[in-house]
Amino acid sequence: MKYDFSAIERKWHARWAEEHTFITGTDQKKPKYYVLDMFPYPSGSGLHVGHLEGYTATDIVSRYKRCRGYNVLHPMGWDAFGLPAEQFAIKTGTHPRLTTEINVANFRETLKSMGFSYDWDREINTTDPDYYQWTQWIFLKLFERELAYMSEIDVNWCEELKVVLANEEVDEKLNDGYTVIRRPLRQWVLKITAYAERLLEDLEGLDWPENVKQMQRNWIGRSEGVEIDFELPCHRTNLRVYTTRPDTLFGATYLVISPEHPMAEKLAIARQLVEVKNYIARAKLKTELERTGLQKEKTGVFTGSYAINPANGEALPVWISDFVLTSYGTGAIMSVPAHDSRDWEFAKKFDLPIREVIKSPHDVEEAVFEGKESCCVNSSNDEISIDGLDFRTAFIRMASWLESKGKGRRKVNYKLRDWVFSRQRYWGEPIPVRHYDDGSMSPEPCLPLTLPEVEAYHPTSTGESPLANIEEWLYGADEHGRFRRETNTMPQWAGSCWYYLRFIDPQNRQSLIDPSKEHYWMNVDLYIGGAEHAVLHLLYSRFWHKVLYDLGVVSTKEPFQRLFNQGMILGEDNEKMSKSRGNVIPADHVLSTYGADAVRLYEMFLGPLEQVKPWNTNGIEGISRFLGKVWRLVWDENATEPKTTAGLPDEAILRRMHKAIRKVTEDIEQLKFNTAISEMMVLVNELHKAGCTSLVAIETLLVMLSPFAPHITEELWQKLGHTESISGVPWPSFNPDLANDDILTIAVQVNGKLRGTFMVPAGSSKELLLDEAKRVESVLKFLEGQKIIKEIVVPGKLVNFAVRP
RNA sequence: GCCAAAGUGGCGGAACUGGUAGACGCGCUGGACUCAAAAUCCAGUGGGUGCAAACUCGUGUGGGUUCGAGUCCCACCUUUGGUACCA
Repeated sequence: MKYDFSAIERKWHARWAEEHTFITGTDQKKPKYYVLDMFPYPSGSGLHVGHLEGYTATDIVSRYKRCRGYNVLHPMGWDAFGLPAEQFAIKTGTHPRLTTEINVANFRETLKSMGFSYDWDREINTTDPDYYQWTQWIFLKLFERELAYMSEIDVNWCEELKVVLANEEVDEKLNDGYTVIRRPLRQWVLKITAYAERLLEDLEGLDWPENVKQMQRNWIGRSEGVEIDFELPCHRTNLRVYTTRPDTLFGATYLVISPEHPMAEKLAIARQLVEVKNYIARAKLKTELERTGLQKEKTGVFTGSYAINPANGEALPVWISDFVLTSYGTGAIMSVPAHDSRDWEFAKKFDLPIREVIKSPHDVEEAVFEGKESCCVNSSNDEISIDGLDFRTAFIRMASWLESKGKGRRKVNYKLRDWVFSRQRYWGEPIPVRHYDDGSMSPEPCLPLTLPEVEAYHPTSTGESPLANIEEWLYGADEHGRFRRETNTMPQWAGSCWYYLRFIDPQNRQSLIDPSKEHYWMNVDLYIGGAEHAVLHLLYSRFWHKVLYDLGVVSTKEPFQRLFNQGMILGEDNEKMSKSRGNVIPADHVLSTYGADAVRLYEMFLGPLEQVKPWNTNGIEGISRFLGKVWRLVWDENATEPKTTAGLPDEAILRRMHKAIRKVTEDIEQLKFNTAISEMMVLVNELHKAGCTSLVAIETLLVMLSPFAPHITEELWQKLGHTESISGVPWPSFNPDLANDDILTIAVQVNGKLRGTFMVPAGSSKELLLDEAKRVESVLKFLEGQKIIKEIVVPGKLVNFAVRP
């Protein structure tokens, strides 16, 4: 019988669908395992082999866990709101819903041909009103708790596209030749900063890659410092700065405020006013990117005013510079050029004094010294001295002194900023809020508030979304009076913030999720996706989850217990796959040529899951050969009956088999699929070499292989006389006595160089090993005429003689 | 610039807590089967010297620790990812 993968795969896809083989178990007495993929945006270009990597990995884990007796939740859905469908609509007039439907159908088909064991009954789509009703519901909860508010904020405004861009999009658009300016716009903002501390703290208990945790910590950017008031004698007010280095206060030689600081113009003395106004105007024109990233040389302007250093009474000049960020701290800093590289650079450029207050190994006029390890110097006044103190002590002493004088207070700051949540687009969840003539707002009483049909998908010239053009949808009246609906929609992040919850209870009409189901299934036990979501998606999701936790909707503090980032698959040219490079390997193509089992195995065999690695279509041949060999373990070329025989294989094969069970089991648990496959290849090679037809050996192999290559194993399993699906068969266990070698090869080294080997039974004594080692012929000549000065014996491994003439 | 990860045959990669470097696969070479091919099977395949046995070098570079280093330490080089003055 020949191995015809396409017939076999078609047959089993139909069978699995018919019999609902992968329907999620609901018996709550069984242990559960929730395996989640980062669900895709269904793009028009379809799936390529890179997309399938993570999905294959989760599918293997799902199938494995089912064999181990777990109820497995393994769902799939679509993050289908988003810009590409909208831009396509602008160009062609095709409704984004239609585009989305077509793309989803295409994606679903590809995923099904891979044989992924998703529970398709739980499929969700973020653009489905039944789904986004609850996205809106969560928004209203945020609104009620004042975690969603409106604010006039500077946004990245793209003139040509008439849209606001996210910071991470700015670069991309600039590269595409668009112009981006900063412009204030009334926006919805989510108060993620209220959760900064919890988002930081709760990272500790998560089983995530350390680098992702670190990135989140950096993004949140907690810092402990002091706010210090510098008196402005001519203005009868104070200038408040934030610093994490109060220990260097005596070294402050000037202050700098940002161009947007409310005092910026007021501080300018008559002689400086023109220059200051010019500087502020120029700063406005720059985008955030120009002000920060690309800027090499520091710029600034002196206001002409002075502020009093509370520590020593010195009058310090106040400067304006755009390297000081408005949105962080107080928008004003004290400059200590001796011990901060930015301040040092600025001081050198504008010839401002530099004063050493931390004992430095070199002249601070020549180079900055930022170390915190040495002690304070030149830092005392009549009331306080911190000379000789280390950073911590000086920090505390200075902070308390300032507090006692009413000149400062300790303060924790975060880099994290509130999340701009509105988009001026059509294809997103409408924000369900009504605005009244008097400026008040109220939530939409009825959810979902669905997207109306529109004539044109272009944003309005004012920057409002296309929804602003639909008068009959826009206006209405209720008991509060006349209202205008909110025309902003939510960003694409919204739907993906909580989708993992809806999979648990996708059809629920009464509530977002049923508490007992939530209790059973949460947390997500394994979440696999690309590293590009390390910060934003995962942080936003965690934020919403914590809000839901506070609302009592979920019972866990964190959504994703174990996170794993798969590495990207590059094109055959070792470059990132992209249309423009023409190196994209479409999934459908390799699927039809080699079949799902081969593609699945090859995706995993390519290398470690977390690693970036190039695709090589030639390599898949080896996998095809392997599958052919597996097939021929059961069938001879023209046979009509399997050639398997009852009974155990001989001992050597049995040992090999138990070794393989152990290795494959351990490797799957650690997501080391490449070495698991390699181990099964070794086993198959051995079975062939030994001409083994033992049913026990072959069936064990099939079960181990079934999570990786479900179709061929189902088929062979059935042909061996089983009526039930292989996907429900218990996972084999190994016997440690058989998995360990009984005869070991011991290496013999002389001065660390391998000079021979010998074989001994496992568990042989050190003495025996030493004796044997000295009798190995190839070793003797290296010992001859030498004095053995040391004998090292590692039981079960090697013997090493250190010798000298 | 800073932070993180990684550098192993022609290629993808393997190597448990320091203990026989190169598993497994691709590719390549030779052979068997065949009229021929495909498929399959067998043997070989890091470099160098050698008919061979064998010896020797070898895990980015240079040092170090150790009986022994791909693995640990120091310095440097390269690549990839992240980040952009957060006071």
